[in-house]
Amino acid sequence: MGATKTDHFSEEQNKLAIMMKALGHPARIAIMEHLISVDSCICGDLVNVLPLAQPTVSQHLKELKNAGLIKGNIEGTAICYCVDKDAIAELQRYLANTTLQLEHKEKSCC
Amino acid sequence: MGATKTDHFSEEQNKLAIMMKALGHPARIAIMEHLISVDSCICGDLVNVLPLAQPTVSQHLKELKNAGLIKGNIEGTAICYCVDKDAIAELQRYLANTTLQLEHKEKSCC
DNA sequence: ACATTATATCGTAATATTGCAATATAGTAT
DNA sequence: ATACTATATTGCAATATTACGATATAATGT
Repeated sequence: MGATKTDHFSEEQNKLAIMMKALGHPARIAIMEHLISVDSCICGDLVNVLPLAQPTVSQHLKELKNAGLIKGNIEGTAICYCVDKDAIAELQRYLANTTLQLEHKEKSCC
Repeated sequence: MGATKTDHFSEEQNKLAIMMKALGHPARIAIMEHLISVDSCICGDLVNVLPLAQPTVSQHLKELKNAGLIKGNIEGTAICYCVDKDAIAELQRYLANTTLQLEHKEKSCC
């Protein structure tokens, strides 16, 4: 026990959960926000921006990348990380659809 | 170590991360989807719907409630859980805004 | 009062995450 | 070749999460 029973859920549910989980940490929210706010996406300054040590930032970046939320390219000496628009769009669509479904609901007891 | 450094991030970043984290598990995605799809929100059937034992489901519900994503009312013998529309709307707005920001971005190297 | 039903809590084992120091890797510059 | 800079990986300690059996709680029905 302790391991998530991913095989019991749909592929879509697992994929969504993976993306949500990746965003489920304030440092990773901050990373995403910084990647978006900076117009370019050369991101060597992330370590200076965040209150975390370099290996920790690197690890968070890896997790965001594994979840498909960011992409990384080698760009000469530095590495270029940037947000994967499609992944964010997918999350956004899901939540927009959820919101719609909720608006159409009548009976609500809480 | 091991504990998230919440005090180093903004309140909004922490709040978002808490909600995202709550959705970062396929069982909790499934719970939300079920709560939304069922027109009423008396939810004694959740245990039958999910491939998890009753205490586990109860624990997931508690986490969703702690994150502010669902509300629970005692409804006679059963307990009525339902989605907190405002919380979902908040998440949705955040992602919609993020998507907008991404659309306006020109330079993208990945 | 007693059984039944529905949900919550406790305790605990297995596993995962978080954070960082130390070290490795890879590219650039001298 | 050597030093420098930027990022990744390793190893490890502290903490958190996941899952569930056992048990508790609380309301209903008989």
